Amino acid sequence: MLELRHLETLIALAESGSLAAAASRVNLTQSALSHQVKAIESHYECPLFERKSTPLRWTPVGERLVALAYDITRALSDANREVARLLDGRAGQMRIAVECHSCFDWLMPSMDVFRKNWEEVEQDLVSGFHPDPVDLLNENRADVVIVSRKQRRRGIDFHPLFRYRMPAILGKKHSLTKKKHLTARDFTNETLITYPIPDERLDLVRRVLSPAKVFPERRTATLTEAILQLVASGRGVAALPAWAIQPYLDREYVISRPIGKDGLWCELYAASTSAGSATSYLLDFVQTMRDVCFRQLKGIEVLR
Amino acid sequence: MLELRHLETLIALAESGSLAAAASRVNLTQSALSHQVKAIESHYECPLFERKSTPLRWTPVGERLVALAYDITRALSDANREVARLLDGRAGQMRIAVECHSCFDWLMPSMDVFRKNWEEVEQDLVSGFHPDPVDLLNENRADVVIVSRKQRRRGIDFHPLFRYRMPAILGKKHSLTKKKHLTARDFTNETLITYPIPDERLDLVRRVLSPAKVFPERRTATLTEAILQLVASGRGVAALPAWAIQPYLDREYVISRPIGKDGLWCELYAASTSAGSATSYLLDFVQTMRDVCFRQLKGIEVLR
DNA sequence: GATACAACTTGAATCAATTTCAAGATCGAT
DNA sequence: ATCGATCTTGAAATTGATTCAAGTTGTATC
Repeated sequence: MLELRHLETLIALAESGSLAAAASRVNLTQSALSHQVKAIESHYECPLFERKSTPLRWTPVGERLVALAYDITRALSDANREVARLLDGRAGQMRIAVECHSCFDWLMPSMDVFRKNWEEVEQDLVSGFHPDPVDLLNENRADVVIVSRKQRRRGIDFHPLFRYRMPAILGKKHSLTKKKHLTARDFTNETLITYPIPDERLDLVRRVLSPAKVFPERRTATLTEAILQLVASGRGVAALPAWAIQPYLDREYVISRPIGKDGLWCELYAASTSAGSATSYLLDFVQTMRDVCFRQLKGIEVLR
Repeated sequence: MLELRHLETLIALAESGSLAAAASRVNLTQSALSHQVKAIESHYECPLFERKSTPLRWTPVGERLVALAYDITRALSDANREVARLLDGRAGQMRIAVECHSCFDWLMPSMDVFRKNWEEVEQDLVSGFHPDPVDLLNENRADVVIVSRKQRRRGIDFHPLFRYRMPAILGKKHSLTKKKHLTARDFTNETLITYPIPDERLDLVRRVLSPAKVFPERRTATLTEAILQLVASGRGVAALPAWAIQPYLDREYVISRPIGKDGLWCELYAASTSAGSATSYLLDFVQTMRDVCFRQLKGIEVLR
């Protein structure tokens, strides 16, 4: 019989386009997914999709079952939300602070979804910069903060969102484009363009350059587009989330290269007070962000 | 996490009104259901229903989850049907023959449901009496026959529908009402009123009276109502399906008594040719009959 | 055309989780 | 007060899903 886990697999498959990717998304091995798919196929006695094509090409039956999967997960999450409301009332507020500019790309759509589901919860974006945004939680000036690092702080919970690749971004004619991947030393004589935030929150600096004692020239810009423009015109290099610059890479406006042999992987967490973690709409918002991101950002991975 | 099996359990619970009854309906022990319910309740951290009341009294959360269960099973069976149509076309016919008159009670609603789901399949009721209705299948004059006995016939499949109690029916003042249950010998000096069908298809005669060499006076009537009327007016006794006469028992128009210590249990099967069993709409019709019956007939049990 | 690599498949072994079993608790009815 | 029916509970047993490790297939590269 078809089970919920099969439906989750189908969705992961539909959204990630390969067995391997879907497997990591649902925290299983490819093998497990292969078994699952085979089970479904032998239950319906027909194939679900063509294997050798990316993205997957679904058969009509496969398509119908993917649709079913979406229907059912929607019904499930609606019910869970309603139960949550039944159990702990509906009102409340949701003040969101972000540390990272490009996050707005997916934060806005997430907030839209959330607004539909929790009309009574008042939403707000806490703007401006803060030396340590997590303090906003303790000061009760925000309810959720999106941060790139899990800390050990009492009374604060960090809900994992996802991990993503942060490649170096180079102008099309930059000499470093010849290399397959970059190392800290490659940055020595470059101008590094970053957002205007403290070094300890810039993963490239904190995790790669500082440990290697490399301190390139620096320059800042507030908007992702501005950084890209500077890079494209050869006035420096940068490191940006892969998901934030995919369209520019597709158009070959700039070139990306992995930082380090395995690439630089960064993480994103939603921080809240422990009290906040007990309110169901906050947890639902975290889940909504995950859902939206996995649906619309390519190449991100689950984080625990 | 909530699983499909939990939802099936919730539906069985909602429709049967007790853990024990629901358990037999989903082919599990009460214990298993108890564990399941406890698991759901501890997941949502709230009770689903009050235990000591029949029918179960649901909490708002329980109610919402039952609604979810119906939503999801509907989505599932819609999808399964559509997949079936995708795989083996849509046209066909469905000629139904019944051996037992009272079956129309649930056969009509089942046919209504089926008609909605398979518009292209032409429905027909094969009327009239036949010495052996299963022959209608081989002669290709019917596609499904509802029968009370599983036989060993090559090329014919018997799909179990349900089992049910067949109590004896007595007039309100009949002296046998003093007994807790009746035995074959109690029928010796009675007039037995039956449908006008061969003895080997009357479970009471075949399984109870004949083995005990008891041959009471006989009388026949075609309609259930006619039989009831005769019984009520003291002109004989009968044995009828519990589900068929529930309203008359509730109104105390007649009295029922179990036949034998454990009561007489009868069975109902849908017979089809093996070829027929391969068409998806026929199997769907069988499932529809089961669903409709378990939803609307009280006191019936699963049959394998 | 050989080789390597990536993605997927397969069967056996492991491990987790659900079911059953057996005993005990609770409630109503006689 | 006792019986019977219904449900609960914890531990054992069973089921079945996942992992592991090896094999297959297809694609790219030299």
